[in-house]
Amino acid sequence: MGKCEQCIIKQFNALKSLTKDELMRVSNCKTSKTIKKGTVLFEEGESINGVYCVKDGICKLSKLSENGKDQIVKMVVKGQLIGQRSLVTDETSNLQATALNDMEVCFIPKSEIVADLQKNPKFSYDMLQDMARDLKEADDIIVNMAQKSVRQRLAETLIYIHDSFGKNPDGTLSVLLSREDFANIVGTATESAIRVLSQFKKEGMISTHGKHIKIKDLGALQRVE
Amino acid sequence: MGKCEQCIIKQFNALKSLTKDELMRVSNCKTSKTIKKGTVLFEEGESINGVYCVKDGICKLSKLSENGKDQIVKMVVKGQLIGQRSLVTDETSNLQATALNDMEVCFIPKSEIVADLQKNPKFSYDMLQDMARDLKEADDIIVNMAQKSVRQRLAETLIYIHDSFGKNPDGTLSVLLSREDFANIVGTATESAIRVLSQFKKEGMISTHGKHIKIKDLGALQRVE
DNA sequence: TTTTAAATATGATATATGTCATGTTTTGAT
DNA sequence: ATCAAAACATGACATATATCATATTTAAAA
Repeated sequence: MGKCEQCIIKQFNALKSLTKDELMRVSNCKTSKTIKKGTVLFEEGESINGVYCVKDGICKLSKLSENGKDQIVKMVVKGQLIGQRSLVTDETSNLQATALNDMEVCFIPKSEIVADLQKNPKFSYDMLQDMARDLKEADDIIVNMAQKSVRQRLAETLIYIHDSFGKNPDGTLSVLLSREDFANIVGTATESAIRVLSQFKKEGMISTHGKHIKIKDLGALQRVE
Repeated sequence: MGKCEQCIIKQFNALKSLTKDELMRVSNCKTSKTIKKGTVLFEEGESINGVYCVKDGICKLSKLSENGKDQIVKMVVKGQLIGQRSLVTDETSNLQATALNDMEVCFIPKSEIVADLQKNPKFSYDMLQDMARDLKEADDIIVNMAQKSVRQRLAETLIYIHDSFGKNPDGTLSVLLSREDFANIVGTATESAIRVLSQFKKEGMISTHGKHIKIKDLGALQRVE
């Protein structure tokens, strides 16, 4: 099992600010897991009691709404942490985490790391910065949900995935999402998401082969009103 | 000018975790302001470079969307801080703050307080907890925006204001909002907000005299589907 | 108080999106 | 390779909400 001290993934998150000693301790208590695509890491209402550090793969954080739909609130990729909130509250998770492809994660128990938040100000400052960024993104999503059309939101989602998660050698988006996932990000009916994607295809902005989507005219997508 | 050491407002936010020495220093550099209803504290894109501690009154945090509408993302009341994000990023504000009634606030410059985040772990831990709560609330709003009807969202907004900000002796909600404000919280057209409120009135769930709204049947509002 | 502008209210209509039905394609398991 | 189930696609229609128009009421200013 790898050692946190030597793991390069931590560069991308707040764990980089732990001291060597702290990292060694964390390393001894962490557990590594391989998680298969589609597996639920944790559910809404579950006590997480720790953070996951994503070494590889992508997962979605979603929340079930009363009408039975699963709203995707955030996507988390390699390098990021999941469950920071559980470190500073005793509440259960308000979100469900589901692997979108095969993942490698390390789980660090709250009991081992929460003391470091109290002692290592650099670490907690980094954590604060991460949360501040999440908060800003959440604000943007609220505004988009409230003020933009499904067509606009879907165009922006495609651009977001393109810019944030990259593409395969053949030019297709590297994150494979079902049409239902797209609908659950955008907050619309699955049929509507399908229709809009078909429309984008018809208009030449994207091409599709099954779940594989290639952006053919980024500029046009950005101009979608 | 009051002294932070003796101010009871700080009980309600992270400033309570500053030491006496830190508070005295803050007290010396803070500025108190009276802000009239309708005044903009700061605009989107402005560098805030500090936090506001709300001693009295209420303000809205909103973000202008491209279609010209102002989406209200959060309301801040007595006891809460505004602008925490500015302490941990060098970015300008992503939100505009506008007083909803006459306010008393104290402004603490970033330069004076950011060092305390680095030195006082209890303070930064409190800050983290506040942001974690904000983040959870933002997630909930996203889900509501995406999955619930205007009618439901407006009912929930009324309940939220009732529960969080209280009511006057005569039973009316103590926060006075225009119909446009309601629309901007819910993310709908002003006419739609007016229509739904009229409907609630017709159904006996609320009564109105101008901007003054009284909740007459909380249970019914909670049951709105 | 009188006057004027802003806010509220409501109808008529347009439009976006949801829902239901049905067929087709893709995917995964045997 | 075959089959069943899931995912995708599309039409028809229902519904929620936006938009535009126009009164009416309320609040602010002179």
